[in-house]
Amino acid sequence: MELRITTWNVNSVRLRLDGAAALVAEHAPHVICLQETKVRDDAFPAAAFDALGYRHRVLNGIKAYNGVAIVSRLPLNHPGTLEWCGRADGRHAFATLECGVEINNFYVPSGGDAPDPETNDKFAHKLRFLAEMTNWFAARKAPLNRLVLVGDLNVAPLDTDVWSHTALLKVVSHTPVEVAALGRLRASHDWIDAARVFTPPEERLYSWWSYRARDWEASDRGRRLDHVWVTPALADSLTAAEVLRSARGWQAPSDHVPVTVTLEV
DNA sequence: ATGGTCGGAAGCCGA
Repeated sequence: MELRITTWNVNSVRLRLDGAAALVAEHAPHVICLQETKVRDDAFPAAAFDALGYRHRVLNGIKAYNGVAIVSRLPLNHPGTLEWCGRADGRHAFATLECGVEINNFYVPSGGDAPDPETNDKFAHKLRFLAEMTNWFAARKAPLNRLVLVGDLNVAPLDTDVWSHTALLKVVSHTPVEVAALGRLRASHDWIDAARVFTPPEERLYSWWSYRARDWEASDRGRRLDHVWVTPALADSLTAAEVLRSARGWQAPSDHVPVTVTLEV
């Protein structure tokens, strides 16, 4: 069967219900992984997702900040959430589909402004978070694992993942220390960067554009912060990966757009 | 070099 999984940082799920319907019309995902839902689980807009056909859910929301959710048309087995860096701050949810594919949805800390872990606690937290993820996946590594890791990883690793490599070398999201940390995470389970299988690394590819731009499309100062990764056991199953760039131009857009990976499982 | 805009909360903080 075909399996489509979308990751989307919504920046408030309650404000993106029209966008969610548009996403379903465009990509028809079986599973949607949301970040920055910014809502407690008891206030999650469950009815709206029921109406769209996503009746299975794993919620890990907190008031006002962060928050992740997995909503699915397919049953979600062994659902759960984990705390990272000792904080219950709504950054991870996981579940396994009946086909055996395990989905992990992450919202990695943004990291604040100064790319210096000595002076900026948020940046130190980001690096610790990526290191914890790395150790966790390395400890679970097995050749037959069919895992999917998606989310807002808040790092744009390639030169072509940002509008200007040189301009962003000292900007949090593209600094060498973060890119190296993300590289270690990728090596932790030999993860395959699905979007870069279908869009060559020479080609620019973004999933986020700042709200502060006068004209996001004209300036096109984007970054690829949102990722879909699969383990080697799923390499032969990959059939597509697509960034829904047009979503940035929707009414009341998130600053991130959905990214969808398609697998034949 | 700077400030630009969102969202959620509550009279700023995080992105």
